[in-house]
Amino acid sequence: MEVKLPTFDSVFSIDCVIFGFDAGELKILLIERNEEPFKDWLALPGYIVEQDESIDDAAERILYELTGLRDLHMQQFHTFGEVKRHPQGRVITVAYYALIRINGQKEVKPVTQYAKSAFWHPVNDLPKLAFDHSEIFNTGFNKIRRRLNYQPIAFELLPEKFTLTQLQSLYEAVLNKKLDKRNFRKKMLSYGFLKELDEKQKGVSYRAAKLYKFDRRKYAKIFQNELNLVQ
Amino acid sequence: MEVKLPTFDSVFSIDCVIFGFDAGELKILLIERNEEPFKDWLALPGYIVEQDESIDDAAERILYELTGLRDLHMQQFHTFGEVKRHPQGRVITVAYYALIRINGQKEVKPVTQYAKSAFWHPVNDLPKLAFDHSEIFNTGFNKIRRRLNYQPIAFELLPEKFTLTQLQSLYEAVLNKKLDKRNFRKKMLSYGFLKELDEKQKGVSYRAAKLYKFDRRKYAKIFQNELNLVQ
DNA sequence: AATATAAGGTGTCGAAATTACACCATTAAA
DNA sequence: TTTAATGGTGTAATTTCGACACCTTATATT
Repeated sequence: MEVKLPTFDSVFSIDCVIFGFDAGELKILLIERNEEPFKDWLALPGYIVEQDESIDDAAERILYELTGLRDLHMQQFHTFGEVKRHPQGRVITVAYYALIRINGQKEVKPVTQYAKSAFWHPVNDLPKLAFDHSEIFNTGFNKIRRRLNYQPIAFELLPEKFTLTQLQSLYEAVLNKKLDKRNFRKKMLSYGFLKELDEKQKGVSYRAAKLYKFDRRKYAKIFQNELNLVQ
Repeated sequence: MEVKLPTFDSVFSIDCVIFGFDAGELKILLIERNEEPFKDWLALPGYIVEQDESIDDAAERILYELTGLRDLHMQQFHTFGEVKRHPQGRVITVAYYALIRINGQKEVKPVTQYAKSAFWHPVNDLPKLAFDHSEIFNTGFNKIRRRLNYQPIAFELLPEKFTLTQLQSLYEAVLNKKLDKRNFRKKMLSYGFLKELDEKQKGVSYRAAKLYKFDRRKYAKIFQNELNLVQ
C-alpha cells in the first residue's frame, strides 16, 4: 500500500557530511530517519532552513538537533538543485561538511523526533542512503580530499595531542593510499607548524610515540599563500 | 519619496559571474538593471529559478535572457544565504561562473526587459554593484584564480587557436603577477596538452607567433590526478 | 633600401624539493 | 628472556624550479 504524502512548493534545506576519525578509520555521521519519506532509511543529517536564519546558522542548528553536536566549523561545499530530488516537492539543498574529533566518550544523539538515532559509520562500505545523499557524500568526500592539500583540515580530525603515525594514517585514510613514513615525517616537520611536546603516548603495549600539537599561529603565518601539504 | 516595494517569502535565484578575456584584459559581464530595487544600478546577470527547472538549467536560461549568451559551461561556486541580502524578502542565491571567449564581434544584449543593457567591464576598477554582487564577484574571482592551477580553464577564455604569449598574459591577468616567459613556455609545453599548429598569427605588425590548440583528450589523460599547472 | 619597432623564440646552471629505500631502538606483554 | 609491535632515523639519485639575456623575425616607417 502506498502512503500518500503531502506536497509542498519549494524549500531550502541543509545536509551535513560530518567526518570523524577514530581508531585509524575515517567515519561519517548518519541518522536513522523517523519520518516519511524514506522512513527507517539511513541518511545524512539534514533539514529545512527557516525563514529568518542564514544558511550557515541553519547548518549549525540542524546538525545540533539531529546529532547533539555543537560549535563545529561547518563549511558549505555544494548546492544540489535537481528538480526531482525529493518526492514531495522542490527542494534545493546546500551541503556542508565539518571535521571533528571523535573522542571515545562523545556520544551523538538526536534532540528531535525527526531522527531515531545518530551514529558514526566508516566511510568505506556505506550503505545506500536516502534521497540523493550518497551522491552528496561522494561530492563532499572528494572536496575534503582535495582540501587536505591546502588547508589544515587534518588537525581538526585528530585529538589535540597526536602522534605522527596518527597524522599519517589520517592522510592515508583520506587520500586512500600508503605514504612513506620517513618522507611524510620529514615533510610535515619541515613546515614548522608542529610543536613537539614533552609528553609521550600512554596506554599502548609497545614503544610510546612522542606527542605533537598543531600550532595554528605558525600555520597561519606560513600558509598565507596556500601550498600543497602533501605532494 | 520612498517607493514601497512588494515583498515575498522566499525564492531561489542565480547570479552569474562571466569572465571574458579581450585585448589582454580580463573582463566580466554586467547588466544595467531596469527594475526596482537597484534600478539603474550595475549588477551581475541574475534572476529567479523556476519551480520546474534545475539550478543548472536555470543558470543557462537566465544568462541567456539577460545577455543573449548561450551554451556556456557554467559551474556553481558558492551559495549566498544571508537573511538580509535582498530588500524585498528572503533570497538564497547560487552563484555560477563561466569563462568565455570574447570575439570582437560577439555582442551581448538582453533578451528581456529586466535589463537595460549588458556589457563587458574590466575586472580592475569595477564600480559598486547592486545587492551583494561585489562580494559575489570577489568570491568568484578567488575561485577561478585557484582553479587556474588545476583545471584547464584558461583554454575556455582563449580563442581556439592562440599563441603562447596570449596564454601567458591570461595567466598573468588572473594571477595578477608577471611570469617568466621562458619558464612559462617550458612548463606549459612540458605538459603535452598543447598542440602546435602549422599556422601563424596574422595581422600583427611584428613577427607572427606560432598558433597552438588545446588538446582536450591529452589533457584528460594526463590530469586524472590533478596537478598544479603553474606553481 | 635602410632603419626602427615590437614581439617571437630559445638554454643553462644552481638550488630546492622529491622520491626511493632498510634497519636499529624501545616498550610492554608473554 | 624472548617476542611482538611500533617508533624513529639518513642518504643519494632524480626531478623540478627559478633566475636570468640575447638573437631572430616580421612589419612599418623613413
